[in-house]
Amino acid sequence: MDSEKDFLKNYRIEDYERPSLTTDVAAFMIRSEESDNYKKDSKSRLSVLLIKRGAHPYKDSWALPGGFLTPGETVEECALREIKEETGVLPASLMPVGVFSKPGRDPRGWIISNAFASIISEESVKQHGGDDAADAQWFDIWYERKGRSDYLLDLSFGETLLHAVLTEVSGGFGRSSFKIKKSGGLAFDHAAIIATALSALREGAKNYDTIFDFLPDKFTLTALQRVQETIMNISILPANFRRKISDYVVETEEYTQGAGHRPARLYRRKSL
Amino acid sequence: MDSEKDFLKNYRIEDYERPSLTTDVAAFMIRSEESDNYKKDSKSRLSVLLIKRGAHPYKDSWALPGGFLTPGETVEECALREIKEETGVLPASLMPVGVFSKPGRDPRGWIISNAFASIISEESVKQHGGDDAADAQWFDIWYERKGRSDYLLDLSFGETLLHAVLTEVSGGFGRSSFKIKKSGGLAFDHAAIIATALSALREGAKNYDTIFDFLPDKFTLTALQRVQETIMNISILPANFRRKISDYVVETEEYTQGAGHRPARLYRRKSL
DNA sequence: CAAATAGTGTCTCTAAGACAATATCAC
DNA sequence: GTGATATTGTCTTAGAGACACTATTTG
Repeated sequence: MDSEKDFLKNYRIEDYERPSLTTDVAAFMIRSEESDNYKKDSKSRLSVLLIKRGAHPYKDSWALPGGFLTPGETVEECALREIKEETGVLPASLMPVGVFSKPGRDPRGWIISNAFASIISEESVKQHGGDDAADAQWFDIWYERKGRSDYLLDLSFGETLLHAVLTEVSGGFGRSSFKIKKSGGLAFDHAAIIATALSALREGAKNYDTIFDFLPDKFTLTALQRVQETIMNISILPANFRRKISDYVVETEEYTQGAGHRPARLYRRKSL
Repeated sequence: MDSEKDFLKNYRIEDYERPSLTTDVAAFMIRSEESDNYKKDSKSRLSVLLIKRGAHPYKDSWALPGGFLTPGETVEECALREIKEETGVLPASLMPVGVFSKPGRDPRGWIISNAFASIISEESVKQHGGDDAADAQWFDIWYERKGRSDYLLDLSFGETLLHAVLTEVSGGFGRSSFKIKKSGGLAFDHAAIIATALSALREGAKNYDTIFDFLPDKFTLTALQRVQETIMNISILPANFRRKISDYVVETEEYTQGAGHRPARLYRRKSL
């Protein structure tokens, strides 16, 4: 008849084999390109943060920021820490994307990764100075359905082009996972992680859950619409977007200035 | 100048501290209660599988089935294995629910759990004989929103009643996580896992992703409607449900028999 | 004024919900 | 026939998409 106290005293956790645990984070940002015409608004591109690996394995390939879980922290804290280290910015939101545990996914051994998606506003990244380290870069995303269940994922940064092809495998449940058919220049199974994170991002954008974090506190409805359009890769009529989004925002009394056209009212996200 | 091969040869994974990794699975089933009237259909209740813990810690509390990840398997395989061991049935679907890694969640030490939700049909469970072990039981679920962000979770099996209160904490993203305010009779943080799994289940039921797995291959539309109503805890008009579901099912030429009323056509899930 | 974005009004079409009516079985 | 579920038809209403129009700024 042993008490719980006695049990725990004699319990040796080392008796079980344990894997190493990492987190990988797909940090998304929407980047606005410069315009040639002073009157025209800039175009937007969805981008994801990648790190050029300086060490084996996958040396010189690009990988998602991530690292080993340290004792005393949650996986969420670990994920936020990694993003902070690379960008100087603490992301507004963090979403679990899935577990990646297929044996052999990491040549170093039994390493399991919990993946997250996070969103960072371009403004906050700029404030912290464009991280001059050449090994951390924002890659523009081109993500496209190709055929019945295949997806194309193209990531580009300057001359660097990463290309992956993935097949969607229905998990039986709503959520789907991806199998890598081809992955050029991307380390580990990170192409699948990015594809899964993108699916989650789009899913969240459907009900406007994930779009606000791309923008600063106060924003114009047009900017918000651009975010939605960029993520979903669609085009929306302004009148319709404004009608639908009106339940989720509150007006401020501030306006944009000096844009070469009519000023736009600034809005805030409506709390709850 | 070392090659990747050399690097891996010298790499010692043991240099890093590692947690133990478990999976916990919330297996859902819809149970039909016996009716008094031969003409009336039976009522349905959503239920979840719990195991009475025979060992410390949380001895004599009820817990989700789960266990330690073993080398060479994925967390999904581990989750399926656990359910199979307890029910004899391989679940039709498995959905990742989240990672639970808060320090102190398991008194045995640094133990991190990847949680899953799965769905089992009542028919398949019955075929494998009502698992006579008294330590594994299906608990009826009563899940209700209470106030702004609190939820009540009541689990009952015969005389045994487990009661938990949880607070929803928005993860900033679409998905939400739960903080346990009170948890009576449930081991570890399993009340939060069940609540998260229930949210995922309901989310998946919205677009009919998760409802088919509760039923056998061929089913009546009324049975399918009962599943939807039971999960969402709502009531739907048959005419409207049939109109919406028609895109997701295909008719067979078979009908139910001897039910005391008009026979119902059997349907199958439409592939893709 | 020209060019560009900001913002509003309204028409149409579709989908969801409510409700009514009919069909068919076991007893 | 009675009581139950099965199944179809249609009216009404809310919401999404399309489109036309007005407003306001900078150069």
